Amino acid sequence: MSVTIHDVARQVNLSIATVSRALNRPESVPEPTRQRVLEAVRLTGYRPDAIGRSLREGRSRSVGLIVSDIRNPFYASITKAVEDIAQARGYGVLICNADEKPERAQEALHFLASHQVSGIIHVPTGENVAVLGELEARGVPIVDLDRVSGLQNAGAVLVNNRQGARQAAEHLIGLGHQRIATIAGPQHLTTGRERLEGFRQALEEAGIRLLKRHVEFGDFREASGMRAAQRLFALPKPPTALFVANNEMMAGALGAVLESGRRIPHDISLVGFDDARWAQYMHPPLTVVAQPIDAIGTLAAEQLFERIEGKPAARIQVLDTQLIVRASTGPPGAS
Amino acid sequence: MSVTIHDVARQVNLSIATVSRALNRPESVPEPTRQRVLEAVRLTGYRPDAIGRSLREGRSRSVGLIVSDIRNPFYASITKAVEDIAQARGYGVLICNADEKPERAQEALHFLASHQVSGIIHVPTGENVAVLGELEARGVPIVDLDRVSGLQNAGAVLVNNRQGARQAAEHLIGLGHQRIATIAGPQHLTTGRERLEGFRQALEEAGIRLLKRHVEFGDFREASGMRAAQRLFALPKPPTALFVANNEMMAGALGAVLESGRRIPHDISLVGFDDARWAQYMHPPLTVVAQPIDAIGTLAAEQLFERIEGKPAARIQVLDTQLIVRASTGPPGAS
DNA sequence: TTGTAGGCGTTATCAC
DNA sequence: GTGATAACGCCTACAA
Repeated sequence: MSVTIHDVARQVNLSIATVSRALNRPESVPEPTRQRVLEAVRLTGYRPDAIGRSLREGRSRSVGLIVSDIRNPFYASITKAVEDIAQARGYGVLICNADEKPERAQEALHFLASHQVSGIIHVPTGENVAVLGELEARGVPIVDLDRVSGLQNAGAVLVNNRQGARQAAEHLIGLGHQRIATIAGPQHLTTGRERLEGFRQALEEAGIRLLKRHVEFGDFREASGMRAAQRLFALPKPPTALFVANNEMMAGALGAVLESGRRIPHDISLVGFDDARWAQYMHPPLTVVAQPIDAIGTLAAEQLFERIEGKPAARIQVLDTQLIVRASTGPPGAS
Repeated sequence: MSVTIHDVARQVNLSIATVSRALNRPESVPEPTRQRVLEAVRLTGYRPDAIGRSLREGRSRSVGLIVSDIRNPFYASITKAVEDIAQARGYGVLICNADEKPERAQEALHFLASHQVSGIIHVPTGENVAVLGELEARGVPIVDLDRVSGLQNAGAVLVNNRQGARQAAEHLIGLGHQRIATIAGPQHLTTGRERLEGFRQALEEAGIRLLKRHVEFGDFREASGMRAAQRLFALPKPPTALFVANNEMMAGALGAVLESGRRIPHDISLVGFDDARWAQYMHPPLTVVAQPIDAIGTLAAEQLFERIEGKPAARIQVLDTQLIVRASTGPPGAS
C-alpha cells in the first residue's frame, strides 16, 4: 500500500495534524519540528494523496481540456501550451476529445464536473450552455478557446476571425480574382460564421458579389473539405480562387485539386486559415491566414489559473491573425 | 453545491445505502425501489462524485498517458486512440507531456500515482524504472508504448524498428546508393538504438560499411535534425542518401536540404521513419517507413483496460512497419 | 429488504 | 505548540 500521512506521523511521533500543518502552513509550526517532518517525508517517500485532498477541499488540482479534434495540429499545440502551464503549477490536465460531436463534449463536461476539476478550457462544439452554466454556477471558471460557447460569464481567448477572412479575401481580390469561392465551416460555430462573414463583407466592399454556389459548407474535418471542393470544381464556371476556412478542410480540398488535375496557383489560387507544418512544406507552399497558436493556448491557461486563484474577472481576449503569402496564390490564369 | 447521494435518498425517503445499492447492484434491490431511485436520480440530476468514489475504492476511474511530445502527430494520434477507448469505458485520461525530458516524465509518474490512476500508458523518455516499479508493485498496470522502459512486468506495444530501418536501408541500397548516412535517435531509447542497428546491419549485409562520420545523432526533435543534416552536408564527400530516424528530425533535415540548395532526390535521397501528413504533401512526396499508428494506440489502450479489469497477462505486441515508396528517393545523381 | 456505521486520506477547527 | 476529531462523498459489511 501507499504511504500516508499517518506513516509520517508515526515516524516522528507527532499527530497527523501537526504533520499536515508542517507541510501546508510552514509558519504555523516551529522550525525544528518542521525539519523533523520534512526529514520523515523524505525517508518515507510520502506524497499527499491527491484524491484525499480533493475530497477534503472540494476540488481536484486538475483542469479539464475539451478540444474538438486532438489530431488537428492546432489543438495539439494548444494542448501542449495548457499542459505546460498546468504542470508548472502542479495541476493535472484531463483531456477530452469531443471529435466535433456536441454529445461527446457534453459527456466530457459531466465527467469533468464529477471529477471536481478546478477549471475548464473548452473548445465549444455546439450548444452545451446548460451544462456549462451549472459548472459555472458551482464556481468552476471556464475559458472558451477558439470559439465562443454563448455562456455569459465565461472568459475567452479568440482570434479575430473576421479580420483574418478579410485578409484572405483582400489578398485574392488584389491579385485580380473575380470568381472567388469559399469552403466555410459549420454555421453553428462562431468561427464558421465569422470567417464567412468577414470574407463576404470584404468581397462586397470590393464590389464582388459572393454567389451562393460559390459558398460550400463543411464540418472542419478533412473529408468534408474534399467533397466541398469537388462540388465547386464541378461547376460550369468553376472559381479561380478558393478560401478554405480551416486547415483540415484545406487538406481535403487539396486532395480534390490533385484529383482534378488542376495546377496551383495557375488554375486555382488557394488560401487557408491556420498554418500547419504541411502547409509550409507542400508544393507550392500554401498561403495562409496564420493564428498565434502558442499565445492562444498560453493566454487561455493563464487566464484560467488566474481565475482559479481568485481573480474573478473573466476576460475576452481577441488576438490578431496574420496573412502569410506563399506560393499557392497568384493572378487568375497565370502561373 | 452539488447534488449528492444524500439528496437522492431524502427525495425517496430511503437511506443512502439503498440508493447506492440500487445504482451499483441493481439485483440487490427490488425493482420498484430501483425505479423510484432512478426517477429521483433523474429528477435531481444526481451524478456520483468521482472523487468520493475514488477515495473509497482506492483508485480513480482514469488512466494516465505520458507522451514524449504531444505536438508530434504520431503521439497526437495515439492520444486520440487512447482517449476514444477510455471514454467508451467511462474512464478519463490524464495527459502528461514529458517533452522528451526524463525529469518531467518522472514528475508525471508521481503525479499519476498520487491521483490513483487505474493504469498508465507510457512512452518512455529515459530511465524511470524505479518509480515505474513502485507503481507496478501497487498493482497499477503499465503499458509501454513505442519504446521500452526496461520494466519487467510492463506490457508493451511496439513496432519492429529493426525491420523498419532495414526496409529503408535496403530500398536505398537497391537504388544503387553507396554513400548512405543516417540521422539516428537518442541511443538511450530503444527506438533510437534499434533503428540504428537495423540500418547498420542491412548495410553490412550488402557489403557497405556504415562510416562513423555518416552517423549523426539527434534527440527526435526538429532542431536537432536540422543541425545533424547540416553537419552531414558539410562533409567533403557528402552522402547521396539519408535515412532519418523519426518524422520530427526529418522536418529539420528538410530545412537543411532546402538551405543547402540540394534537390530531392537528384542530389540527396531521403527516407523518413513514421509517416505524417506533411510527408505526403511535401514536394516531392517523402518516402517513409510507416507505422500502424491507430493500431498502436488502440492495442495499447485495449491491453491496458484488459489488465485493469483483471487479466493479469502483460503482453508485448510488436507490429510491422511498411515501406511507402514515394518520390524522395531515386538513384544517386539521377533525377 | 433496508438502515447504521465505518473508513478511504486529507485538512482545518477547536481544545488543551 | 500540538493533538484529537469532524468532515468531504462514496461504498459495503453487518445489523435489524
